[in-house]
Amino acid sequence: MKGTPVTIKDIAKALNISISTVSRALRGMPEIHESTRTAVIKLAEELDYQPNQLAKNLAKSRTKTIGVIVPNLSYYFFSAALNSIEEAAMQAGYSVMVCQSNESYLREVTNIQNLLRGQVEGFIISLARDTNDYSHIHKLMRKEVPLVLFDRYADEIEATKVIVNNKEAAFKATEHLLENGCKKIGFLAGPPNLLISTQRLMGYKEALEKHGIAFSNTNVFHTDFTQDNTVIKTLEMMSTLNPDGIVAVSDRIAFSAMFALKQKGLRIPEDVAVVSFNNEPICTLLSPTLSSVSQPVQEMGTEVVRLLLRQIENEHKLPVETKILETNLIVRESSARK
Amino acid sequence: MKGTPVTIKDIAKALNISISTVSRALRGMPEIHESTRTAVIKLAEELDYQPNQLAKNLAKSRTKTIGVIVPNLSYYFFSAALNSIEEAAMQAGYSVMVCQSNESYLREVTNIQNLLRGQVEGFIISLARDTNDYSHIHKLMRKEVPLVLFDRYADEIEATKVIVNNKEAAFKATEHLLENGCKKIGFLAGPPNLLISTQRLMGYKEALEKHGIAFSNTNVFHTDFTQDNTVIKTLEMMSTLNPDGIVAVSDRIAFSAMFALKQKGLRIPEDVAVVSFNNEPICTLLSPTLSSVSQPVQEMGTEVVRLLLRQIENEHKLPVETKILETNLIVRESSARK
DNA sequence: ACCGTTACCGCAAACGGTTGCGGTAACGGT
DNA sequence: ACCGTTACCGCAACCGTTTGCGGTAACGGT
Repeated sequence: MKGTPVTIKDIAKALNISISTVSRALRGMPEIHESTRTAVIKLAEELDYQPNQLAKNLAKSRTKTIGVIVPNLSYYFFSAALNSIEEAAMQAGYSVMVCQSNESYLREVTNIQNLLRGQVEGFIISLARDTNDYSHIHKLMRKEVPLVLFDRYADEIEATKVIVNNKEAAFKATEHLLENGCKKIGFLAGPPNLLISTQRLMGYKEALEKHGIAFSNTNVFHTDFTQDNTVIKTLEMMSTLNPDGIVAVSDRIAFSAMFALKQKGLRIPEDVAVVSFNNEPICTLLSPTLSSVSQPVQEMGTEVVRLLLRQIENEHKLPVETKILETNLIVRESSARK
Repeated sequence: MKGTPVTIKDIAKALNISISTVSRALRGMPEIHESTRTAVIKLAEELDYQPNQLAKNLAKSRTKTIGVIVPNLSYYFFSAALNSIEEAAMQAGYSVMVCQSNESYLREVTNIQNLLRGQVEGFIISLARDTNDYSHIHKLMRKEVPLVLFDRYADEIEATKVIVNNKEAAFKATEHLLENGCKKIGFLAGPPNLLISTQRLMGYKEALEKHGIAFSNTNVFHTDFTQDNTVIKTLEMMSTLNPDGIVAVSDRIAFSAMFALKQKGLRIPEDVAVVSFNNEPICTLLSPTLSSVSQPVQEMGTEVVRLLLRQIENEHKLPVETKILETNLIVRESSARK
């Protein structure tokens, strides 16, 4: 660090007053005389005094900062949620520290520890793909650290969360394909441990059964979320199942699936209709445009912050709460069979 | 904050030793007896002592944290760069605080201030689209705060930076189209104030001139980087210029342009060939696959951190340095005319 | 026994800012 | 004049951790 930063000591010395007076003047405390306050503020501006947030936080034993951990910031959903979270937190006078786990459990553990040491007052977390062991989350909860999960959670974790009804959303998506004439529908899932994928799979299953179609595990193909693996799994599905409809667990999966279908010379939606989840902006730029379940990501971010701040600002332990937001199937060309 | 966190005071009291001994034992200082050290570490683990990073940083007058500000984390390029930056920083024992400006100048100013107050030791910044006034950056430089710009920079800022040769990259992309038979090539630019767009435009211009084709400003269409605006501008270009080739300033622009072309019933690349920049993973999933200039984003992140840490760890002011990385045109279906 | 050296700590101050409480001067009421 | 109240500060301790320096006991050499 070059050049010594200006501190309240410098201002106090220059004005021949105490540092507590400088501190109080800068915070507009009423017991400080107007002329003193004016002089302090004027000099602070001249010297470009910038408060040391570390010191302030330590002295007040409070940071007013929340930690946010998401699997990957390049996913539209998480990036958009983060924007919403940042906005809501800023409105409430809180700062946000952002970490991504890169779908790694170990990274998630490290991030939590670093954020805790940084004295964040609470956590907003969406679980990484590799997370199977929840002891790091349980430890947070034992310490009664404020926590809200969103989007990706686990049944083993009894924490407050903001989610969408994945089962219902998948039910609707699948039913949409069935109503559009699809007879055989495959499901492109994420990794088997990922609850969000499992729930969408259940909704798919229920829709089949409601329409008198027998569900079989051979209709389900698990991907690891990467492009290459998804292309392979799609080709495998076309080879073994040959469906006329595909429910993909997310847009990113669907992008790869559609690519694979086209490589195979299949027309979308005439030969195979496709519907997926997340409604990324690029869905409207594909050819054909992609039908996708839209999640209220803005509302999710706002709600997540609200619930977390309620925990932080409340001295007593609050009951665990689950907030379920509605989804909306956006029908586009990829599933418009007729 | 529920439950009072364990501090070294608790450990000192329990073992009837001083807090300085606890501190030294935890840091493995040689002057502390082995038995003392063992007892301290054992108790710290039992009590799950977690050091208060704020206090540590304040006491050492050092955070070993760098601030990173990018325009938008959902852009593949910045997200990938961040991954690389985080990795390099971690290897060097530094933490990273991440902010996004959402392409807003004001947000960029606020982010810089907050990070400074948080006592970051240096900055890695890629300028926001709206940034026209560089006084906030000049102020950083006057304070001799370590700074490295990457990707998006400005000629008005005499700071160390890591960039690619945008002119040469665009020259190659344009030449590629010309060599593939394109006679009339349009340029889909970003906002006029964005240097990165201007430089790519210059390379485009020089390639035209090298091949004896007169450059005209009517070949250039500026977008604001949004999907809707880009679709409109593309249609406008097709209407007024009717080119058989398009150089798009980035993949995101190209996605929208390709969509617009398809909507208009044009074939890519038979009627209009397309080439762009950034080589996002999704380029390989489009139909046709998109030709795109690849930037060594991994290397960029590593280099940016190396240059910044050199500034931070060096007491003397270092000369300004510009590191230019090579690009690579990845030819795919969208420009494969023959 | 005496003295020099070393091991092993503890005290106190530092980091930059916040805050409780008490001191003092001024003012107004009696 | 005296006393109660209020305005306006300053002192000192705090936050959690680090670090310079000095104190003391033990040990070994003379």
